[in-house]
Amino acid sequence: MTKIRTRYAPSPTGKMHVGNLRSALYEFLIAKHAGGDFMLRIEDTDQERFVEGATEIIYRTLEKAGLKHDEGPDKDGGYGPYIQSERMKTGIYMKYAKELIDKGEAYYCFCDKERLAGLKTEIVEGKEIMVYDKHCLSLSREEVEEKLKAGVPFVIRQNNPTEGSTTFHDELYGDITVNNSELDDMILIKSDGYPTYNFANVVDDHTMNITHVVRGNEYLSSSPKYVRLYEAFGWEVPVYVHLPLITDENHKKLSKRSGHSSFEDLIEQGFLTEAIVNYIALLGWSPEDNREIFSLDELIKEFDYHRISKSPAVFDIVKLKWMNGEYFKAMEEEVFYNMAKPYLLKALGDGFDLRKIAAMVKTRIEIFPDIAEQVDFFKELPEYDIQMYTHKKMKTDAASSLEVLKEVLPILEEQEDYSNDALYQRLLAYVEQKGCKNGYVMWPIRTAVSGKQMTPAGATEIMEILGKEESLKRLRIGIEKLQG
RNA sequence: GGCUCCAUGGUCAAGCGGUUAAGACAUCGCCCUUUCACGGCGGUAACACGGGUUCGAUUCCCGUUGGAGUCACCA
Repeated sequence: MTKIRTRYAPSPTGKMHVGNLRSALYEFLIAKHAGGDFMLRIEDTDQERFVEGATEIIYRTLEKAGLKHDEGPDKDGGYGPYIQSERMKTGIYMKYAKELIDKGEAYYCFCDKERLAGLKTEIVEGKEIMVYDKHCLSLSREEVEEKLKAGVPFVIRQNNPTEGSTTFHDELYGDITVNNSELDDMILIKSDGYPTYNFANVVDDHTMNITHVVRGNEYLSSSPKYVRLYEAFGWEVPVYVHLPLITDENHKKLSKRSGHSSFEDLIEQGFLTEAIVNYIALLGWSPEDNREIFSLDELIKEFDYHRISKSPAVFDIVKLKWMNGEYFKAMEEEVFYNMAKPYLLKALGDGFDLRKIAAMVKTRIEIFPDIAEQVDFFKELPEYDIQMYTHKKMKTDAASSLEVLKEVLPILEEQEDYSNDALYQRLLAYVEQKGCKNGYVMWPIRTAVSGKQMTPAGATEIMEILGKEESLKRLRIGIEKLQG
């Protein structure tokens, strides 16, 4: 059995949104699951849309996600070049296009924009629909030669039949048949000499020995035209795997302007790479069991592409957040601390035991930026309303809180050891002596010391972090507030 | 609009002729608790509709409806 070879073939036009990333992931997984090779090919045939630095983003993203390619522009595997603009210099596309012309499967077209614009067009939902009329197909050999000599700009178009039908097989969607009359004569070589994506793709996939063409569902309806190209050349048609689309919450295909959808943006929003990869792997694919948390290696092991689903999936950032939180919980303390440190520093500055605070916050956040509002009170006691001292379940209110705080203040003034344990034991003794519920005394202390409705830690843990001086200060402020 | 694809809860999804139709997120309730969160337990919530085929359809076929994709010298 031949070794599986898949490829990720992005065009360097900007950031990678999660749809692109997932295609790359699946292409990688399909190859790796079968012990095959995964390669990277840059499709930069559109000079107009080329974005400076976009290629670097692609490298960086793939590397960060762990999708190591076996071959690519930076890693020659004998099938190079791996950048289409460079491949073009070898004359490969023109050579194959001419071969098609010789076979009558393609032809020169000299129609200018004006003539094309005059072709019967109808406007549907703001889009112009135009079918080329094969006008230049009728040109005689001499006429073509003449125009070529005269330097008239030209394109090369595929010559598709108008009758009969074309069928191709997709691993997920099965056999798909279209009437040839639906196939327009798409352009293979543009007037600037560059191949179109459609043509370069076929030529490159074949010459680079790609066995499995894995790509987004948006190519499903144009695939018959690709297949005709393979057949015209007499090449073996690759295995096709069209992936279901990832959509936004309105069930529309994800696009780059969709805001939160680029990988880089998600990282910036405080998501972990592993969680993103894990989550998108599950958008359109599911394992045999109910497992949801997968490392990349585990995915490689489990990924059977026959279990990819056919219907589109909504990108649900809420579930991604949940998964991100799961990754935080499973993380080593030290690893988490190092990653959270910049966020803690930003929120608190120096002078706190960041390690302890990181541990408090670890199970309570979903994304890194959640940290700020969890810990801000350490730095500065916020303005708060004494309403906060009232808590039905703790059976506390302003009056009871004032009483507790006043009684507890001298105890805490005497207390030397401000470690969580010592503090807690001491307070517990007070609770026992008073014969009330823990919360009855803890609630007012926690409130006074944090000024917040909810905190990532209990009263004594907070005091430990704050230290004796600051804790007492805040307790006194609480008493003052309560006294009006 | 033509063509193509898709159709299980709000979302991701299992299911591949006979099930009380899994599980996860979200949501709601209870428990735990030094507040919140975590964790534990439980609840609400789905096979789009109509015809067939079959002893029996969520599952197979056809149609309807709905949704999406695509129709560029963009990829």
